[in-house]
Amino acid sequence: MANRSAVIEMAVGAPECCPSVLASPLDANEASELALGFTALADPVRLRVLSILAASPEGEVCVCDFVGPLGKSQPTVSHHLKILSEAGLVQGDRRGKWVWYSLNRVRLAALRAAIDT
Amino acid sequence: MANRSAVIEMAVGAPECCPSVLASPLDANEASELALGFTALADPVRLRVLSILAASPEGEVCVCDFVGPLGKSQPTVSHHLKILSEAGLVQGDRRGKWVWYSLNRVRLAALRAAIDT
DNA sequence: TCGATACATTGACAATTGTCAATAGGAGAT
DNA sequence: ATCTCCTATTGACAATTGTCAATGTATCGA
Repeated sequence: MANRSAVIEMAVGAPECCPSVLASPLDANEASELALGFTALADPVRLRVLSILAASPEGEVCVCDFVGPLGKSQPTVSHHLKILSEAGLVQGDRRGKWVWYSLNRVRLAALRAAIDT
Repeated sequence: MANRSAVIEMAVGAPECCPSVLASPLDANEASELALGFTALADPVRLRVLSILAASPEGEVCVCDFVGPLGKSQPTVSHHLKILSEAGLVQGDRRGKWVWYSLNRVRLAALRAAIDT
């Protein structure tokens, strides 16, 4: 478990990395951990959050700028950002009144690697 | 939308395939479609099903051989296989009394491509 | 200090989900 | 036909989830 979190930060190119669905049969713990990541991706609003972040030239977007495009209330947006944040897929940075969120591409790559052949 | 499908064609190999989270902001429909795929991955039992299939030398496993390793009831296993099947990630083939399930690696690759950088 | 702005949290609700027991459907074997 | 085995469906239940209104918290400006 400790070695795994270290690995997740090393990301993509590292061998012996994170649990992979296709390498060998997963045990229940590995599967549960992986499922947490995919659960974060399993919602249209959150996928749109990620896509907006990815398409942002500056690489970061403040919460208020999600609300309009997503067509959801501010609390709902905040809720989804929290879920993504807890899944390690985004991180928020407070600057004054605003909180700027950015994408964690390493974490995303780790999930991608988990379903790689 | 047209440019996006071009990108996906490169990634997956099929034309007019699937939306990508990271190419440009997803609209609500594209996001919902993608979320269906990730929802299928967002469960530990289903991830283990996929991993068992991937690790199987023959490339296929009959339902009865999932029940023991997964530690779930037969109806529960059947339920998860149905969800995976409807998501296009596996397919079942009936032969006599048994139904053999196999992995759809193309579909899995499409989901992987959707979160590719 | 006061008010305004940006974001997070709480509470409530309907909707969905994972699970199993019971049952149904399908296919060989006797 | 009947029995047995394998798989799918149904029904019921607790648990989780997505959503918003209301409220709380934090920061900046006047």
